[in-house]
Amino acid sequence: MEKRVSLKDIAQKVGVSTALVSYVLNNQKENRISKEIARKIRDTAQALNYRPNQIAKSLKTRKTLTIGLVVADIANPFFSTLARIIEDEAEKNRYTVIFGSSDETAERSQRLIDVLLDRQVDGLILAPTENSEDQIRQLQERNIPFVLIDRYFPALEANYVGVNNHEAAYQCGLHLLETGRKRIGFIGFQTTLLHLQDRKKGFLKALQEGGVAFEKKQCREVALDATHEEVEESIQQLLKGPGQVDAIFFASNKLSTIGLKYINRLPVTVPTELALCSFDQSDATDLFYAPLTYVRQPLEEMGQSAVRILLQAIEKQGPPVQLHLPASLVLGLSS
Amino acid sequence: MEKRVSLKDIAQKVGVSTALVSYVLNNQKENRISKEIARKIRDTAQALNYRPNQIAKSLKTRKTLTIGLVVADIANPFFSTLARIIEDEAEKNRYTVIFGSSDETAERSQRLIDVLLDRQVDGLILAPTENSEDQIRQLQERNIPFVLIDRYFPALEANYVGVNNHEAAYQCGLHLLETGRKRIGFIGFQTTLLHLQDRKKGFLKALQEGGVAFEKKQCREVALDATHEEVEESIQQLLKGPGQVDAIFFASNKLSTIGLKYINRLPVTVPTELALCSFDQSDATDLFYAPLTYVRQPLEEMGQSAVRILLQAIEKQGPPVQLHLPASLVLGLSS
DNA sequence: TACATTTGTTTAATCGTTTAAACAAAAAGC
DNA sequence: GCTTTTTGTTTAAACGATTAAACAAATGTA
Repeated sequence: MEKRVSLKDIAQKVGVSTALVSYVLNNQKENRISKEIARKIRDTAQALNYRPNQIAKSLKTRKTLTIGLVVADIANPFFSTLARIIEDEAEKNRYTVIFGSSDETAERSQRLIDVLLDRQVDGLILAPTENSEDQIRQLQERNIPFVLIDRYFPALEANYVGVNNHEAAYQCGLHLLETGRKRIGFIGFQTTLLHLQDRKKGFLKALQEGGVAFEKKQCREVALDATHEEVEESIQQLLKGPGQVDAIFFASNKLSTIGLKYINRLPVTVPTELALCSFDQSDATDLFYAPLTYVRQPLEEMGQSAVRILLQAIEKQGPPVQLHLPASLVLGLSS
Repeated sequence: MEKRVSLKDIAQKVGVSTALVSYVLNNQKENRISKEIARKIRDTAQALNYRPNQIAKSLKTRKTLTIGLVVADIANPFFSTLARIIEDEAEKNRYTVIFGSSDETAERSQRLIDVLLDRQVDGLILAPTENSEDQIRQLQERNIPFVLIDRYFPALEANYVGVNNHEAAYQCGLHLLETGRKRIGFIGFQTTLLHLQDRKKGFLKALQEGGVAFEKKQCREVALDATHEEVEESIQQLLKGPGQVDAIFFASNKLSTIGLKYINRLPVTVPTELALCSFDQSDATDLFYAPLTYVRQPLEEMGQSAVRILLQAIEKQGPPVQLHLPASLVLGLSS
């Protein structure tokens, strides 16, 4: 790499101190500095193509204008879409984003947080993993500005942006009942993550209120890192007679994406024989021959709010902001 | 934010100089330092939960252990999948990734490159935009380590990792001919980006060699930032009789994703009435009722190679490495 | 003329590390 | 017992910026 031009270089060339150069280029003490010299400094800065070393600047100012983003997996469209929105909103505020994927494990999450803090990010946006509550609490104790996104811990009074998972899933359940489904299957995750448990609870509440029978075997839960095969196996179980289901609710985009690919290959017709409904939109839900009824999360608003709340928190301490945004049910042809 | 523990704090607590602490914690001069003191230093570092300030470290060592990643759009699954692979490979080498989306414009690309360099990234992985050749050339002149990915400029002797677009598209064309298609349509981009032009050329070469007639109107090209409507309009044109096509090749995942959603709504049957083939896999190609025949890019190898080549380049200058990986045709039910 | 104020600029410390060089004390060599 | 070497540690400069404080010269005031 070539040697970069520093303040010192400009100072030498113009024949002044580095302090003066710094003042001029940062537009400080404007009323004190002679126009003549200021112009000269600006000109040579331009001529030498000077760009301040942000590392040095950060060391001194203790601000990096950088935010760390920890998602479960940047390859998951839910998170990459969110990442793009966060990137754009950050850029509007002259911030840069460093990201990492936790892979849903607390160890990777902790490692990422450490790396990001070592790099002195000004704040964090986190989709926390299972068993990471202590990590988050530590951030709190250390007064590090952060915002949780998508997932939350009720015991923690922390900034949070997400949707009302319970309510949205409840609406899904209601909808399936209203359209006459009698035996409804659920495919979700076996997890301690509350936002996912909420989806299950909300959905089951609707069924319960609707007075339909709901056996345990109608509720399948796979691991967060489940393979295609495991999800397919679950669907298979649900569709196996006697007592096969006439509707399936997928609790996430990952599940519906895998599920739809599988159902596509089965000799079952949607929605006549089987109704479908998914939490989250995706190319898969759109493209299925009977485009899916799904819960739409307001990603744009989630990402933008997360950034804004974080920047607020960076600027000054304040009470935590918790945003439970409404998620809407979008009706498709699958139910 | 809380005050972080510095070398100085440890030094004071133990009663030694910061230099000694630095040596110990970096495992330098091991044969010189007394075991006793070393242990004490390590213990207090642990006790105080010391974490080095990477910003300060970087300023001194002139290395940030950071690589900048510029893609067209992190929300595009092609790039987000690549990003995840790059992230993992970087992490294996203790590097962190900072990313940005260029949105296919040279201005944003330049701005991103500037921001990343201001932050002193050790190197860059870039999916360059149209008209960014000068930017790239500048990087070269400044001896900044970088690797182009996905796209390239033949006039530039730069590190590059991508696939043989011409050959892969050619194979696609051959395949459609072999399966008996006579009037074949192409949907691509109106662009100066060579990797996309290559796809067109390769594809047309196959048709030409096959001796099938190919009228200009069978070749539709949309803008890189084309809307759904524009893509749909192109398809509509291709399918309009007389002289309607019996096969369509999509030159990218974005085009096939939009295209499939549209074709899904049309009263046309794939593959009997219409064969389809796409460059790149996606959830859409998998999920289409007749899973698509597509060109599979070896993303894993691309991402990993890009990182490895970059790290090589960071370590020491060397001749450029240009990797044109083979992309394979995966046969589906759509052709 | 003497003193106070304003103007324009420099000095020097600092952020948290790294690292070459200096140094004092102990050990070895002769 | 004197010199040389080794051992263990410290000093101090540096990375590239920021910024309070100092300062000299010019200008204003009485």
